[in-house]
Amino acid sequence: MTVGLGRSQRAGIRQVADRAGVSVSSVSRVLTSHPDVSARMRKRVLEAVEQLGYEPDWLAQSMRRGATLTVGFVVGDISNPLFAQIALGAEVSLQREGYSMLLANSQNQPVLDARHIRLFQQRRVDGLLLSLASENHTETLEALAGLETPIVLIDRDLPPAVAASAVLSDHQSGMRAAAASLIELGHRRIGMITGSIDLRPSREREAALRAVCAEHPEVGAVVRPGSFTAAHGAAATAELLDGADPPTALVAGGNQILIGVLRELRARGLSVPSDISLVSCDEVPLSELYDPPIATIVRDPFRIGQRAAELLLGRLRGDQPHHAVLPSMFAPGRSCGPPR
Amino acid sequence: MTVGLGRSQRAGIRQVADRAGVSVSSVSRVLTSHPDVSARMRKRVLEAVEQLGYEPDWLAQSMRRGATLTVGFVVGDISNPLFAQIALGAEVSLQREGYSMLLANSQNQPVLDARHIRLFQQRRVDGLLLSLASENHTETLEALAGLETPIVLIDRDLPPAVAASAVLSDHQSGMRAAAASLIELGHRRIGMITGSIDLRPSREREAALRAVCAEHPEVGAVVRPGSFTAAHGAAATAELLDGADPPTALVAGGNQILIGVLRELRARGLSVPSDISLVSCDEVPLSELYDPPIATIVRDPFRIGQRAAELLLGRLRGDQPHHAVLPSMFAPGRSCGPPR
DNA sequence: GCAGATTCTGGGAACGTTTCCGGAAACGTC
DNA sequence: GACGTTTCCGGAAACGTTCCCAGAATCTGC
Repeated sequence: MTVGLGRSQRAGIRQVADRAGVSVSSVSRVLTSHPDVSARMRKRVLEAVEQLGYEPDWLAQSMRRGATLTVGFVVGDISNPLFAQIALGAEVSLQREGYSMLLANSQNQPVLDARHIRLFQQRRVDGLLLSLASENHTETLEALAGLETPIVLIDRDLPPAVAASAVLSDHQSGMRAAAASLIELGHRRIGMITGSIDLRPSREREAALRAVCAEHPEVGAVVRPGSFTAAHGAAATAELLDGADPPTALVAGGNQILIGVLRELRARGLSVPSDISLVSCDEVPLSELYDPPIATIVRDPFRIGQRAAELLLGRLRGDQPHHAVLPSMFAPGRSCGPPR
Repeated sequence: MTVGLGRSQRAGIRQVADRAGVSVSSVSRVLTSHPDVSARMRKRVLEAVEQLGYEPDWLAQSMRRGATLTVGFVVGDISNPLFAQIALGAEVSLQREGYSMLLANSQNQPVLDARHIRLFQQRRVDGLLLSLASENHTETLEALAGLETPIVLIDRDLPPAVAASAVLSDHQSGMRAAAASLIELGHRRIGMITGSIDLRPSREREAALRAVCAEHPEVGAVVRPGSFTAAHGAAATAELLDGADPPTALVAGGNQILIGVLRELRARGLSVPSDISLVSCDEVPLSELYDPPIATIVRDPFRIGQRAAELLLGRLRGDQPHHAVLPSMFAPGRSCGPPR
């Protein structure tokens, strides 16, 4: 361990060179393990490095090499456990390959999406992981249009003009299984509360539900898109239950929406599944430990993050943009029963 | 909007200067809003900037200025909602002041803490936000010892040798209130399951519980430290319940521990609070929506993150290191009742 | 119309690396 | 011992900014 006694400034490659009595370029060669370097030289340089506690300056390296070993992650809200797990999966994978991750919360405001994309571009990130707040914000699309840095979208559809990789969840298969299960139980009117319609997950789930209903003419679906928030979950639940011909089963399209739904059901003193059946999307501790355990359309968010990182690393190695599809599955639970 | 038609390379300040027919330094002055610049000059430069779609290179700027406008956040596991909320609070506050946040998960391995600290230092971050996996890891302390960059610890106690700011939760007041409430209900034997003993939250909570018990000689406490995981929560619950003189009330020292506790209680068919009373730490949706709602020692994680960012920004402006203490409060819930 | 102050501008040295290039030294071959 | 290779090393030009410094231009007061 080197104690920083006399030196007030941190040592540069220059100091190392002086100390070792060699040229700056030789030090650089040793440290980048260039082949043209003698054993004696290597030894001297490494000694000087050790003595001075030298560590190369990342800024200078990045500037010179043109790569920052940094990727930016733009996410609506990291405090949402779904995104937190995705972020974890991605960060751990990137970290293993020497990359660091810059995190920016857009607080679900498309305008911040765009701003952060530009900021990261200026910061010279080598790649971008995007979980956008909206797929249709022009400013965001403009910011993306001119980009030469590799992009990986997380469960988003963008016009093919932006040449991006993507890791997509196959929401439809899970949703179809869930709907089929409800219909099997006897439900004829299914309510679905979901987030913004210009976000892929909402669209896919709705499409799947409608497709299943189309196969069963006796079944009707009523969909309430809005936002992925507890407030919307509660409000939409109230609307559906107070409406004419209220559904006998409810699908909550996200962990925050689920919270709102449960709050509203509790406020009304309704019990699951005897009064109403319930299906949620994306597993959280609450789903498992609620009584009864909540039937859930599950996927593996950690794996999504991993896969996104892999796609990005691939592109950084020169691969072409690629779309990866990850499965979703219906995990039945006692929150579903026959309609009353 | 500037379309990148002919230019394959992104424009540098040099190109802007040529285009505007002025010197490089003048362009720099305009863009850094230096006072010594005429209106005509500003106009010409800004036009050129607009035409070329020029954006300053952050690497070069950082290198020259000696500041990166970046802070590093080392956290055990961002997928834990507590830390995710802290991260959100911090990132939003930092973002507002123009700082970006590098995120690194240490996966609760002290050795990764140390590695990330060194990595961030090399990356020239302007400051560090640390939620360490251990307070006693020598490698980490060594890495911290020589640091000149401002540090803010999040709910951690480190030897005063490291001159760090810290935002600390006052766990004790909440814990004392919870214990008092349990005793008031008639409990005489209180079990507590918590994380690693060389982490401040565990120590503080245990100290508070023991202090309260000391005031009530008829009450005994049995504490099971371990790790902040569901696995430990379940195992410790089983141990306590199978032991001699099992507790009639349980305190779960974290949201993951709570999950384990609830799993074990469910597996045993025990119901809350008639068979056993339950208190948890740090609010999660599960606490609110569980039936019965779980009494919880709450704090405001978003605020913790905000405060950490404020402390760091303060230090970056030249303030001295400072300790901030944030409250915790006991929020009673129907998960507590008289012992059977 | 001139001295001195003020406003503005350009040149160029830094920041800390990497890497190209040319040359010196060592080596083997005839 | 001349010569071509190979191995190793140092010099110096980049990378894209900021900022000090000196000098030019304009202004002010008389």
